[in-house]
Amino acid sequence: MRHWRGPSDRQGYHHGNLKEALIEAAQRFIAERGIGGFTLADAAKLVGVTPAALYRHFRGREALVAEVAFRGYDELAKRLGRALQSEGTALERFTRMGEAYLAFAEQEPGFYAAMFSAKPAESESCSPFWAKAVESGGKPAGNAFDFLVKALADTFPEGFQTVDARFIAVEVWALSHGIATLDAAGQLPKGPGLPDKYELLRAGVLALVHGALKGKS
Amino acid sequence: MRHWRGPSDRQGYHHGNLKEALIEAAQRFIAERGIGGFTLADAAKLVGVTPAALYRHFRGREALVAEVAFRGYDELAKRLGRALQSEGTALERFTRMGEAYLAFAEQEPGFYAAMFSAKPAESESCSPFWAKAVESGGKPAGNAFDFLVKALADTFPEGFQTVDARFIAVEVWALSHGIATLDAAGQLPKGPGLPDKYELLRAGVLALVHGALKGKS
DNA sequence: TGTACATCAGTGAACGCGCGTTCACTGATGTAC
DNA sequence: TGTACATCAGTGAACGCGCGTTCACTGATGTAC
Repeated sequence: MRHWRGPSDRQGYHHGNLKEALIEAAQRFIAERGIGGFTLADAAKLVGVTPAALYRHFRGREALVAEVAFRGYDELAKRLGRALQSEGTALERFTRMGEAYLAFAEQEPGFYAAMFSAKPAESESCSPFWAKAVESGGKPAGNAFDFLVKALADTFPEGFQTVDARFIAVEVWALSHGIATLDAAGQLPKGPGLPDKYELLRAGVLALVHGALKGKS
Repeated sequence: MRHWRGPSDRQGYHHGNLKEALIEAAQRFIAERGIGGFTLADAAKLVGVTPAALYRHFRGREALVAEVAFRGYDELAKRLGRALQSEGTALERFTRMGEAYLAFAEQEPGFYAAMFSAKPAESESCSPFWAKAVESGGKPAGNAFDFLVKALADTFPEGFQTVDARFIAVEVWALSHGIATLDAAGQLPKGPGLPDKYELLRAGVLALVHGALKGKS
């Protein structure tokens, strides 16, 4: 199988790497126009292929979006895992995880939107963010939530006395998600005297953790 | 002008209260299907009117959604203001504001989605949540963010020594928003040992505030 | 009270569009001999 | 190395659909006299 080397590389009848190219195109359009604004026709056109070609690789539109979301969960978990295993003190690594989360949401809005955009009211969908670890090519990949819990345990080895570490992990995640989405929507107040989102998350997380270390009040 | 008393009340050529009815219908469909899934045709059908009738009252689809969002900001500010002026200690009222926020997001998902769904990449849109106070029928209505800042000042009169109260207000808002949206997307982990969203917010907010009262670390 | 009339909130038909999806097909690719 | 063939990733035309929006119109309403 030949390798796909760029849009101008298309020579013959076969694309060579259509599936990946479509995922990339979908990710890009979701980033630009949101989940609702993304269309199969645009993705196919960008990649230089007939819309029908898509059905060789995906069951339909929904499946393509789901695949983007899946890749997103994978990528986010990878980034958080990398931050967790980076150099420095435990606190530094923990802080780095927060930065990595916000950076991911900012740099990969297509992924983020696919992962977290509210689904039309179905039954309770469980989230790959915290669901049981997903197998990825044979080796068990940790989910993002587990990385977060682990980071909390590493960073504050004295432990949480009266509080489940998962409790704090949810708080930290919710704060991160709130900051990321408000920022993406352009709704975070900005101005002199107001911190940027990274400072916002750092200070907030410290407060949440220290509040918990003293026990629930 | 006759009054609209229900869907079966439609007698003649004129509806009587079409604008309000359309807003209500839009709000309902946005709640059920999300911003992207909402259509003018459905809203008109629900109300018992031709889609074209809509254009007597709105410039188009976008204007209707914007009106829903506007009503949402108004309603949210009202609820927060009510909680702020309720009975009990300052701390109790502050806690009640948090509950009111989560309850609003849960009970009025149509409003909430219209208010906070990420707009397609335009320029920086300013948020009615914290923008300068909106006039409402002549009397200046406080915006939701100002209520939040005021509540913080009321609840912790000893004041924030080294930290701008707006800083903490943003933190509290982001946490509230994160919890509300994760819950709406069905992504909040639930289970034995894990708190419900109200407890989550209450504990988180206390930690954020107390962390700030001691000064930035 | 009755009538003429201006207003304007509705109708209904039509539009152009672009969507997701299907289908029979075609032609490039890689393999068996 | 050359040839026949099976595979299957693409094509391109077509589909039914429902969308947002427009337009000339109609008929109910409220008012002036």
